[in-house]
Amino acid sequence: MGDSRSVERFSNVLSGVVKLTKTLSDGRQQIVGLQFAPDFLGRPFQSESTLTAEAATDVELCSFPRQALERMMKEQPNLEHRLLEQKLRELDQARDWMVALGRKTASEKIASFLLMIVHNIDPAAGPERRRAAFDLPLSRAEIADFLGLTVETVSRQITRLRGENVIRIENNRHVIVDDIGRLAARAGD
Amino acid sequence: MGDSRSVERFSNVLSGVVKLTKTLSDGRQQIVGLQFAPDFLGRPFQSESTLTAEAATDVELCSFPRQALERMMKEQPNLEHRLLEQKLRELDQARDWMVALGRKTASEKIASFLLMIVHNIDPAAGPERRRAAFDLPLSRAEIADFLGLTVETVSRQITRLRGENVIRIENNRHVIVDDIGRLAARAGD
DNA sequence: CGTTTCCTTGAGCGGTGTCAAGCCGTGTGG
DNA sequence: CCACACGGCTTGACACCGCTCAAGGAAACG
Repeated sequence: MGDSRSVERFSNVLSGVVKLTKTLSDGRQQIVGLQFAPDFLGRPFQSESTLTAEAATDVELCSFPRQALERMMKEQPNLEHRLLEQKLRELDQARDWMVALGRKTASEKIASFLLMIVHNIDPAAGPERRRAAFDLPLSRAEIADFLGLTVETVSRQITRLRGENVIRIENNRHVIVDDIGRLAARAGD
Repeated sequence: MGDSRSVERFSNVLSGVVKLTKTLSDGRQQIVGLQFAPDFLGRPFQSESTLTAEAATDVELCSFPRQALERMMKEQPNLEHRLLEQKLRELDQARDWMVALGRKTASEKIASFLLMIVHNIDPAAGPERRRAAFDLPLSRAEIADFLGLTVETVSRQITRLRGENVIRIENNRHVIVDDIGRLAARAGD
């Protein structure tokens, strides 16, 4: 799991998952975004404020300096347009998570998180699968930071979902969902 | 306070405050954004998913249909660029709130909210004022929906801030902050 | 085999939600 | 003018969800 790096550069995520985190002065942390392939990574026109980008899994990046991007955008309006569309998607996602963070219970948060992974981990797959299996890209502690919970609560809720046969788990990281509908029913939307 | 309306149109907020809300099927609500003058309002390239825009105060809008905007953007790359910059700002704000929603305590949320209003209600004012006075653009219930709390908790925390002489309140809506620094010290950042 | 890291599980506590009552300002109708 | 209802806000009593603290298991690695 790589370390963080300045976001004075821009990158395309070719494979893997990158997490964007914010930290309060006393150490409390919140993950404010996850970027999957083939997302764009970086914040043009401004230093990245207090945002830290960190690899969550092994990651392949295609990276280049900020100035190169801003020059390319001036020459290719199409590029700026695609960037806008991606940022609009990120904004939609951020707002969906705000609902989860502010209004969902712990178990709804976990279910929503698992669903979100299902939908992102393999974007090619059709939207109406019944089953899914995948490796969690985040540790329990990272899931907690993503959902605004503690590690213990994350662990207990996952155990609960497993006890109710909504998911199965192998090796702490591999998740099997036999009926995505049953999982979705617990996401609270 | 006006009603909601479809966001098939686009608008500039000329004055007042517009709230963007999301609602779960069982009625739980979350405000996912506040737009102050002179913000842009609307979501190009896609129907607005499950987002509702609603006036929080009296509002003046300059509104026009979606197609007009998308046509104008093709002709004026500069317009698309300004739109991108605004959406990047909105994304930064959304991520700041995610930290508040996920990791801050009730009283820190209230302090952060009041600070945010101070900074937005009068964008012209310099960043280093000591005092501020303003009308809250939201009711207690709306503040609760914004911060992921209940009305009762909002009320209690505001009472607490008042008891500690961090703020004064007149007529339930008018807030006076004598020392913004003391308020900021309670925001938890 | 010890150490470390991650995860799970238990016990108890506390912050925030829930439920209920009452206050205050405003509007409405007699 | 008063009586009353109504909505927004506050306050209190209590319950519960999720946090804290603590212990121990499981897998990876030296």
